[in-house]
Amino acid sequence: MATIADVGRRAGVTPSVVSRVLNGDPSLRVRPETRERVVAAARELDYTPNHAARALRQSRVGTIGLAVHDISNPVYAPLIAGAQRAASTHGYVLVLADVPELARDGQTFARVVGSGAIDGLLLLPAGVEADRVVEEAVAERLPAVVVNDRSQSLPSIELADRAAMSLATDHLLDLGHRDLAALRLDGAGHRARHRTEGFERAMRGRGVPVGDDRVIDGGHTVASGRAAMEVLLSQPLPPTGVVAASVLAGIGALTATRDAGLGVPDDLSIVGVHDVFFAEFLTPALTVVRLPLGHLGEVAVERLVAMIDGDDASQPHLLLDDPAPELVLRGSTAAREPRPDASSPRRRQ
Amino acid sequence: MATIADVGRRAGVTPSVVSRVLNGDPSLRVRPETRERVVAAARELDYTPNHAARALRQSRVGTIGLAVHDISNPVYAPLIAGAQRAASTHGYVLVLADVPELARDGQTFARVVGSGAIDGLLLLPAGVEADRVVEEAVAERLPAVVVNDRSQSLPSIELADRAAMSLATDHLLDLGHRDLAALRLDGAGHRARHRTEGFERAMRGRGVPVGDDRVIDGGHTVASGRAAMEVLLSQPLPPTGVVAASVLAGIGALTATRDAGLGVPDDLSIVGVHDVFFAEFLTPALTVVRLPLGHLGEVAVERLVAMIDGDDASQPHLLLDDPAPELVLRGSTAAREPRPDASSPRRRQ
DNA sequence: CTGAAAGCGCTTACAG
DNA sequence: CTGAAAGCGCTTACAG
Repeated sequence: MATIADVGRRAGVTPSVVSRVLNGDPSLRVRPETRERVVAAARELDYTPNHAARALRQSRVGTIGLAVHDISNPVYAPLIAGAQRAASTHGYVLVLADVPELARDGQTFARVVGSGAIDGLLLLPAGVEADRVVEEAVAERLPAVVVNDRSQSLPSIELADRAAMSLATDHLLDLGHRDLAALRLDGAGHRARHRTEGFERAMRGRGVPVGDDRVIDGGHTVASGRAAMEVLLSQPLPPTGVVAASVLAGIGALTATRDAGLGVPDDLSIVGVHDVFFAEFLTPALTVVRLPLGHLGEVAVERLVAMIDGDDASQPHLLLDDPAPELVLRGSTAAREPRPDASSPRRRQ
Repeated sequence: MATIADVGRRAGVTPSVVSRVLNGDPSLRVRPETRERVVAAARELDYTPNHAARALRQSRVGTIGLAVHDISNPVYAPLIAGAQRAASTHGYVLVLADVPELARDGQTFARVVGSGAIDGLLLLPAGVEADRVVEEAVAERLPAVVVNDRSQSLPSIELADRAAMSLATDHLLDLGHRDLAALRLDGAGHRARHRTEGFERAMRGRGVPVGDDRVIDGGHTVASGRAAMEVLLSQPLPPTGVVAASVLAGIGALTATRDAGLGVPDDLSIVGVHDVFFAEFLTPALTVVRLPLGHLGEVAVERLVAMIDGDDASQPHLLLDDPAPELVLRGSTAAREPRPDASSPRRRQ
């Protein structure tokens, strides 16, 4: 690989001049033809600045870490894509890290956080202990932003979780359902709590009572959603509608209902929060409330980049409520008592 | 952040000794108590070696690039997870890069490949032009391995694509189907070709003729699979079984068939290659042939690490056929003429 | 056996 | 206005 010295030799100038020309130093006054010679020499030698040397000199590496619990969780794919896009725009590269692994192995963690290998960290918490470990270890040592939840110790950006859950609940209430259950998110995060509050608020808003045994833990996977739905179906009088705080749990609820020999949406309506690309390929396709995950990823990166650049995080917590949660009508929800007219949405499109 | 000089000062030794103690230099003979003082000082100061400095000195950064076309493609999630696991084991960190972006923006590409920002690159081709651009740019400049396909210019590792497709085809033949169609992968890669060959070979093996219009491009998405299936269904005499080289296309075929008012598997059996975690939640759940994608990710990283360490790639092309392709029986395939006995698999579990 | 010194490739404050 | 020189933090061949 060609170095800056090689370029300088070829162009007949010192390395300083090469560096300044190539980096567009405005305080440099140099003859146009010299400038051209430098640029030409760099091109001819296929010169690329050495990443490590530049990082060492500038104390900035150009990478942003993204700490997630499960890379393959399809729900967060749009968020990761959005973060990637914004990072690229700002000249950063995204590095994926595994939260459980970070929390387990202090060695790895120190290398990531303390070594200057990344300029900042985006953390997607899941409401578990490992998140706290990572949050505390990171605080004061590295620019960091908690994404998709609220944090005590770090700046954070959350989505309109209450509004989303309320929208989903209102949808079922609008369809005439009164006997509703909610599948709560697991974990101890704000996100989990806000989603549940959104359900309760919507119910209260219509003066519909919520039974104690009608808000149960549905987890955030298909399997946990199945299990939760089986509990609801074993109740003396099962609900006629279910609001799932996790779209994956909602899918589990759908398959459990079907396996129990009941019809969706004929016997039970189901709506989930967050869209996932295969929700529309289920039978019936799952009605969901969509939240701007891609936008969240972009905003989070922009905020982190501002922090890296030294712009203070004046606003510690941000609620990203624009664009607003959006109801995506598919086949899993229908009016409680089907009417002869076609106004109730039974099938997508 | 504490530097090696800080640690040396505190322990009363020179930076050289600190470096050697901390890196376990076997050629260093030093009194045990000195060694302990150094270790203690490092711990007290919370010393972490600076990543950039070490990288500059050793010409090795500890990162492996993974170039994919679509991070959110759920089919490759296990591969990425496997690569991540192996990278972590070998002290490397995985950086995701976007092939289309790499190919489009020469600037970005130079920075990634020529700057020493990564020690090696894993490339997952999709059989499109962008792959060739990246492959050529990378050759001779960086240790690189092509994963899940064969390459002319780079070492590569492929899965048993022919065997997988043959297994899927044999499954339908075993069920009594004779009138089969194949949904080909798009793109010009070996993978696409080998899958199609696997279909043709299995058919030939049983002496079953393949109609010219029965091998059509099914692409690698749900949408393209739907479109391809609609073409097959519009044929005068549609097939009774479909082998989809892409599991996503298979899912598209399933929804298209259902939407056309036909029953799966009653009117048409469908089997796909590769599993994807929601294939079992479809109605009916999709029968697939599973290939060891996680293992592929691990093996690819191990091979790349060996190349980075200077071990020559003696074996340019590797066919990873262990463990062998495995048929996962679900509900989308059934005997052509349902018999009264229960031996034909109609429903999962 | 141990420490001083060079050097990885870059940027930039400073002297000429 | 331009160039020489220092220094980012580390590792390691080399002299003592």
